[in-house]
Amino acid sequence: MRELLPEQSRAGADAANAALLTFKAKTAPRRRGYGKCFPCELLLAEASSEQRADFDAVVDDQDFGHSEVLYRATAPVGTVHFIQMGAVKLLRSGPAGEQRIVRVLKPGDSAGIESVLSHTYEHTAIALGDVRACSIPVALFLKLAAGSGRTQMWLLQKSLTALKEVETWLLQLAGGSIPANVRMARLLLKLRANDEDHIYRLANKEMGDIVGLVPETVCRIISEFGRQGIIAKDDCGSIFSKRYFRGNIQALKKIAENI
Amino acid sequence: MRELLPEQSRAGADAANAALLTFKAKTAPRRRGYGKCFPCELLLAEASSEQRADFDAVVDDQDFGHSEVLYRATAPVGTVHFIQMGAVKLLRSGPAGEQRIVRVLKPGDSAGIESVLSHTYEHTAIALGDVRACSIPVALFLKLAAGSGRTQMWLLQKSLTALKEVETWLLQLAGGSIPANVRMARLLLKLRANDEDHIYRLANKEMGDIVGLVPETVCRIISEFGRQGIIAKDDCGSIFSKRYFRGNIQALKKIAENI
DNA sequence: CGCTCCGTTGAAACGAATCAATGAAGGTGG
DNA sequence: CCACCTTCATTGATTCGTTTCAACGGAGCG
Repeated sequence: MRELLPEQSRAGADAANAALLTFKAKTAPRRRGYGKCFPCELLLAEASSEQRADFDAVVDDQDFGHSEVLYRATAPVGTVHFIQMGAVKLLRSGPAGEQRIVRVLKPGDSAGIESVLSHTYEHTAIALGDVRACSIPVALFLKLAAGSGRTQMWLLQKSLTALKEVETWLLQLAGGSIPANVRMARLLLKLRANDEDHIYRLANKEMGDIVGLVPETVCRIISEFGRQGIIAKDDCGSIFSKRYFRGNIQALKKIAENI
Repeated sequence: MRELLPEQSRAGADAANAALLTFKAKTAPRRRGYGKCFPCELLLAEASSEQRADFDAVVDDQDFGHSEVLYRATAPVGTVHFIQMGAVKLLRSGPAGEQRIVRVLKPGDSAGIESVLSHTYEHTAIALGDVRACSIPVALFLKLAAGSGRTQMWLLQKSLTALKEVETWLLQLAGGSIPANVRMARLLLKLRANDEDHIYRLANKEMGDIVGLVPETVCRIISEFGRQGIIAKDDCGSIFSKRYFRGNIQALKKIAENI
C-alpha cells in the first residue's frame, strides 16, 4: 500500500522521482510554449529572459498514477505543483494518528504553496486516479513569485478560495449533530464530475476520512442510497469501470438539505 | 440578543455606526503615527502623501463590546478590520440553518479580507469580550493593497496561516470518531490565554458550535473536568470574573492525546 | 494458488442527542 | 430597590445513531 510506505523507503522513492524527472527532461517531448499552464504564464510574465531559460531547463509536466504520492507531510519542500488534470487528495495527520482528508485539489489548483510559510510540506498529497501536474522547484518558484505581483495576487485568491472551501467542509461535512446520510449526500454532491450525473467514486475509507465516518458506516449509507435508487455503481465498462457513481442529483440535494 | 437582530434593524445599526465613526473622527483623539497598527504601516509604506492624507481622514480605531456584531454574512463589504485587542469569532451559516464557528481571530489577524474575492462578507463576525480593531473602508484598502507588494505578501501569509488553522480544526476538533471529551480538551488548549494556565471561557453553546456538540454535552464534559480537578472556574473577582477557566494544562494535554 | 486488502452485512455495545425540569444570572420596568 | 422575565447552566432519564467486533466473499497480485 503506497500510502503507508515506511519512512526508510522515502529517500529511495525521492531519488527515483528525481531520476525520472531528469530523464523526462532530456527525452520526453517538452511542453510547447508557456500558455499551457496558467500559473507558469503568470510567473514568467514579468521575468527576465535568462530566468525564462532557467525555467525552461527544469520545469516540466509530471504524471502520477492512482494512489501515487506527490509528496509527503513533514518532508522538506522540493517542488510546487500546479494540477492540470485529475484530482489530488491532501491528507493531514495528527499526533494521535488520526487522519483526515482536508482538501481535494482539482485542475487549476496548486499544491505545496505552504512553502511560502515553511520549509516542510503540511500535507501528504496523493493522486486520485491519473494526474498531470506542472512541477516547479520551490527555489525557482519563490524567486519568480517574489518578482511578480500578479502571481502574488493569484496566490492570494487561490488561498482565500481554499480557505472558503475548507470552512464549508467544516460546516457541512464535519460531524456535529448532522446525520451521517446527510453528510454523505453533501459529499457526493461535491464529488460530482462536470455538470452531469457522474460522481467521482472514492474508496469507502477515503470518503469516511472526509466526513468523519468509519468505512462500515459509509458502506451502509451507500448501500441504502443504492437500494433507494438514488445512486448506482457505474460499471459501464470502459475506463470509468469503477471510478464513478451515477446519481440522482435532485434526490441527493433533497437529502443534503436535511429537511 | 444582539446576534440575532432581525434584518430590518440592520440599516439603522449601520447608520448609527457610521455616525459614530464620523463623530469619533472629529472629536476623539486620533491615533499617534502609523506604527500602532502593523497592517496600516505596511499599507502606507509605499503610498503617496495624498493617499496618506486620505487614509488619515477616514481610518481610525473602533471599539466593540461583548457579543457586538462587527459585520454580518451576506452584507456588502464595507470595512476591513485589523484586530488589535481581544478576540472575534467568525460564524458561518449553512442553508439548512446549521451554524458553526469556523475561526477565532486574535490580535494581528484581519477580518473581511474575503473582499478580495467577493463584494459580500463570508461570515458574521462577533466580538468575544472587549475588542479594539482598526477599521478601513474596503475601497481604500483595496486601492492601497494593490500598490503594495509587501501588503500582498503579508495577506498571503495570513491567509495561508488561517488555512492551516482551519485544517487543524477540521482534523482535531471536528467529529469523526474522536470522543467528545478529547475534542473538548483540545479546544480548551487552543483557547489558552498567554502561556499561563488561563483559558478563555466561551459560552457552552459557542464551544459546542466549534467542536460540533450540543450545549448539554459540553456542560457535562466541563463539569466532569471540574470534578476531576482538571479545570476550575476562575471566579477570582476582578475583570476576569467569568471570562476564564483555570486549567491543568498537562492533564488537558494528556486527554487531548487520546491515549 | 494463496495471499492480502477492500467491500459488505449482521449483532451488540456505547456514546451523544433529545426531552424535560430546575436553578442561577442579568436585564427591564414598575 | 424589588419583582419579573428571559437567557443560560446544570443535571437526569431515555432514545437513537454510529461505532465496534466479527465473519464472509470477491478482486487484485505475487
